[in-house]
Amino acid sequence: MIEARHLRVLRAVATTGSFSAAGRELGCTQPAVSQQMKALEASVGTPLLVRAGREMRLTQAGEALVRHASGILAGLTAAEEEVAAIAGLRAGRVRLVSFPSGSSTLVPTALAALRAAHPGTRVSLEEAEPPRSVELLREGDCDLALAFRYEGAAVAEDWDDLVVRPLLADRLVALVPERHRLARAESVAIGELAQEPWIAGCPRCRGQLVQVCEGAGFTPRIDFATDDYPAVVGLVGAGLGVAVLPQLAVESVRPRGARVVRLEPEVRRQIVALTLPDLAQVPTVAATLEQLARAARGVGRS
Amino acid sequence: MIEARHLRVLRAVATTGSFSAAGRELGCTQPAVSQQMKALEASVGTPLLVRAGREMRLTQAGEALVRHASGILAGLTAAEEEVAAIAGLRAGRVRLVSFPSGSSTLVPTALAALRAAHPGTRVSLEEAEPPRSVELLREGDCDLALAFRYEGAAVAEDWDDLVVRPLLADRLVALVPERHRLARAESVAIGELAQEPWIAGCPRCRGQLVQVCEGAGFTPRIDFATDDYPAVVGLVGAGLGVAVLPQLAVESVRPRGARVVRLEPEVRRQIVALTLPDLAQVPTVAATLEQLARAARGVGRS
DNA sequence: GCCGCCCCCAAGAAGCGCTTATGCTCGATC
DNA sequence: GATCGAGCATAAGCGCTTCTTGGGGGCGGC
Repeated sequence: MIEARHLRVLRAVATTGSFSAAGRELGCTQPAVSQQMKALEASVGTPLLVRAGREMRLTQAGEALVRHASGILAGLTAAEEEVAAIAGLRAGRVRLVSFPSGSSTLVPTALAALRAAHPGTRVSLEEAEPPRSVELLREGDCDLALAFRYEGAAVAEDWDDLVVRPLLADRLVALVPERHRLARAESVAIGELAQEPWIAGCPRCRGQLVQVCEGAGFTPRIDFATDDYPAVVGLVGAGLGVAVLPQLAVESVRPRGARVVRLEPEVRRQIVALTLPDLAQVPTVAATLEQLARAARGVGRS
Repeated sequence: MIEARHLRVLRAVATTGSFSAAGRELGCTQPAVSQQMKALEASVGTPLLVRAGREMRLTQAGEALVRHASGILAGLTAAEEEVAAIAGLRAGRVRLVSFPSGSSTLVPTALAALRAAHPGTRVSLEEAEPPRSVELLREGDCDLALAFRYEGAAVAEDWDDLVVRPLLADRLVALVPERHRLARAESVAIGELAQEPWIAGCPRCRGQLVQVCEGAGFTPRIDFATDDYPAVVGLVGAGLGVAVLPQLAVESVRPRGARVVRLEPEVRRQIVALTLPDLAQVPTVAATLEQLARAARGVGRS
């Protein structure tokens, strides 16, 4: 087996014409060069260099090897370059999955910052929510998943084998029509909305809503359900019912005809980034994760 | 510095999908594979493989490396192939230099045998005699030189740094016109030809002739000098003088009108092959040398 | 004739790579 | 739900490789 290191040395010897000069060029001693050349000759089974007086000449086999060396070493260098570009965030792609419309502020901010910091990187964005997003992660179809979990949820997801990075604690707020009796209230307890018609969000949020309401002693009467947050806001604004939404979801929607009222006691969902332990070491993934965390801090502060 | 060995292992891991299988394919243990992959990841500074549950997936950097690997490894294999062909005498060239017309039997026999044994090898043949041929050797313009030296010559060549392989001891014979008084003699002493007109060979042979004659107490009267042996024979055959020639040179010429008489005391020249110590290790050179020696044994036997 | 350059050789020390042995995780099976 | 098999990680031990240092010899230039 010819080693690339040997080819590098052979080429240096061929160009400089001496072992000593090659050693200087490669940053090692002359005996090291001499030994490597001996090893290479032994491994190919034929002399490669002829010591004729002072000068060092290549044999035909040596010439053949040097001829191939440039291509091989160029290939190695190209490979190193490409990998270094990925490692150095000058290239590389991240496949990001986020829950639908949940990341309307976080993701754009993070991706904008990522692009500004590392213009060579590319991000693909898809929408899915757990458990689908976790499945995508585990099957290798994405690198990073944005998800959320409700604090104190009934069934905890099995994320034990994943890297779970909390990004943001997002509190729930009540949304009531602006003519509603509680529209001007400082805050509202969920029980006070027991008799209202409800407009629910996505299936998972709906489950959480039911759980919270049952904790307060009633079962909500759900008239509408949609996972489209602007639609929920619109329905509330039209006076068709009340809703409970994550604050982050409300923030990106203009609440026409609806009012946001703080919910007491506080119910929060935690927005997290999920990835595989190994993927967390991949530079592009780590950088994206970092920008998501930074974006989350920005949202939390505002 | 990426090592080719690592690429080979990475490729095996990528194709087999597991470290254990790669180890089996490569004939080493699983920890060896594991360690090499760790070393490779460390050397490029980014993960290359993602351990997701049971299966082993490539990261983007890993894919890039595998993509380059095939080309690099193919280059290495091609280089090994080419060198192995030279080492295995399936290819390769020898640049042979021989003294003019001195090798009319030796060289053709040897080269024919070489070609028969190793059809892929190529031999280039040039004519020169020492010191020119030695110069060509030292300057790297030829690989193997056929030369000769007279035993007991006045000036010994400085062949100390060369490989000198004696091939043949070639005795000198006298050539006299067939009507000459000595034409039927069993043998002739050089002194008996003191009064004859001489036909001399090449410059070096002429020098040797003069030296031998002076050793016998006379200076030959040289009427003609040519390094063309058939011409010498022709001149003698035409009765224009006598000559002393190497037996080998006479053998390849039909002695029309001339007779060969053994010379006493015996004067011999030694035909040798010369090469550089390092070049003697080159398979093609060694093989050619061997065939020359074998051809010489054949000539000596006949 | 001396000096400098360059190569080879030998010995010692450091580093590297492989193997064996062991523990752990995961997935399939009963 | 427990067991079993497969596969990876880790650690220890060993041998090999490879480097450096130091010394010797040869060749060319001043």
